[in-house]
Amino acid sequence: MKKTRLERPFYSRPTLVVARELLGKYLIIGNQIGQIIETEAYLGPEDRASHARFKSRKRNYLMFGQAGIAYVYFTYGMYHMLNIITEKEGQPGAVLIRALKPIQNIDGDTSGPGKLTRTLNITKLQNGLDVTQNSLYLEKWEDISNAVVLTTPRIGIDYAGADKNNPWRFLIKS
DNA sequence: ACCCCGATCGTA
DNA sequence: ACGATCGGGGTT
Repeated sequence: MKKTRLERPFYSRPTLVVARELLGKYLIIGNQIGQIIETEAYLGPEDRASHARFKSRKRNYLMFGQAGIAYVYFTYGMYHMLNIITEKEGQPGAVLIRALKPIQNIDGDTSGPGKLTRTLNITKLQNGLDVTQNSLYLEKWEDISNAVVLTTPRIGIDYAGADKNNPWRFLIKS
């Protein structure tokens, strides 16, 4: 299949659509490649689990900006989380990359959101990076059929009230 | 200055 | 299911 970098129009769509369609895509960092096998959608201010429920501040301001930008934040005192911003500019949203299947030059565990950033050395240095213009980017690959996609509630957001039940986690069945 | 929380992870 | 862990955001 032809390799094609995902461009801004791909990301400038509703967050749930982007989260679903990122399944199966290749995440590329230099010579390292991993296939995205798990994502979560974080929506706008109405989503009580999303960082967009807060006013735009130092940590979360990227969520309110242009799509196709990497949003990397630090949590639990030890983990970085990799997200890609979605939606039209001014409308907040992001997709959390939660797990990768190693494809090339990946030496380490990429089976969780904290583990994959650790393995790939993704830190706040990549926060704000435009993935349509950089050596960290995503590539079109095989399409994943609905038959092998599983949706569940999101992980680690028990504080989010009714929003904790929304089935906004997407996985490829293995 | 201080307090408290967390988009996790490893172990059980 | 639960505890470890600790940076940093929000507030004082």
